[in-house]
Amino acid sequence: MSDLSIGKLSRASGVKVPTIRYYETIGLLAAPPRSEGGQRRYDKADVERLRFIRHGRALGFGLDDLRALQDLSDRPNQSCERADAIASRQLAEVERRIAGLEAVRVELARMLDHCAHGEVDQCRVIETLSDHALCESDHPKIS
Amino acid sequence: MSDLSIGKLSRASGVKVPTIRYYETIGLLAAPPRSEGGQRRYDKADVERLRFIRHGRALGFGLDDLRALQDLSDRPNQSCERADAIASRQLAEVERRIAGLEAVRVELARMLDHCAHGEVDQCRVIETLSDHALCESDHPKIS
DNA sequence: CTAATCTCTCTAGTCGCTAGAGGTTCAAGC
DNA sequence: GCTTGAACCTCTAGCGACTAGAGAGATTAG
Repeated sequence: MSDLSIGKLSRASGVKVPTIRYYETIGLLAAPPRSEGGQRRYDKADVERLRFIRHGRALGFGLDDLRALQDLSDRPNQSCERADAIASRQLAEVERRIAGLEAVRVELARMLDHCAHGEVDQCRVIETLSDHALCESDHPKIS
Repeated sequence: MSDLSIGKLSRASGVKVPTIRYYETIGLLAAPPRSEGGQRRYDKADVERLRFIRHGRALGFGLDDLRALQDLSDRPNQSCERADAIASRQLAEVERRIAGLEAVRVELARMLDHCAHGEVDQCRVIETLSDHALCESDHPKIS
């Protein structure tokens, strides 16, 4: 079908050229046929595949999850239990991260709010960092 | 003063041993004196410094920011404008991330909610990933 | 046909660690 | 004082998901 260079595929999918090549090296995108001169030639199915990946990345899925989800999507007569499980895990992870960031946001805001904008030795920002006891709540590791 | 081995410093500060050595290699923590046998010997000020770093890391500051904040904290007669600016930037960044993750959370939840738990070819999870047009809103890059 | 733009491979860098190998030093118990 | 086992040392490599750049070859519009 339609013969796409890697640059056209990039523009059609929104995935950058080096990233496409990277996906090929790690086996997330199959190696396409080459032109006589050795350049990669893609078709429309590759555009779809990359859009799938891009959307999944935007939702925070890791490349391993996306590999699994793509496998599922390629063989459609299976139960979607696995897909559900992967997405649920991801949702839980996102909620965990939001909670962590929310705690961090509160502390940063409080820190800035209490700062008298004077000299460093009375700066609440530095002070708070120096002494965790000044925090109202524990905040988990950010990630 | 009190002579701490790297292991004791680690337990006192909550920062892992290899991480302490890593901080030394990148110049975030000054290289301490050594014992006759060549082992690192720390003092209580190092415990404080590492706690400062650990707390900053928990708030999502990068190591470069922490270097700058530590410099400020070491010379206390300056205006805390710089510290404020760094913390404000961090707060903005955290808010940006929360907003992004919130959009992602909504879409993941909607995706899972609409899934009929049947076969993959009707799976809303896979379907949504394949077709960004099914999303209600744009979601920015996760990070 | 030429010139500009793509594309190729390869290596190395990003961030903030973490893991492991293979060897040395320290400190506690006897 | 000696033994033993834990802790310490350096060095290299790896993680995830790319990104950047060098230097060379391919393609395409005019």
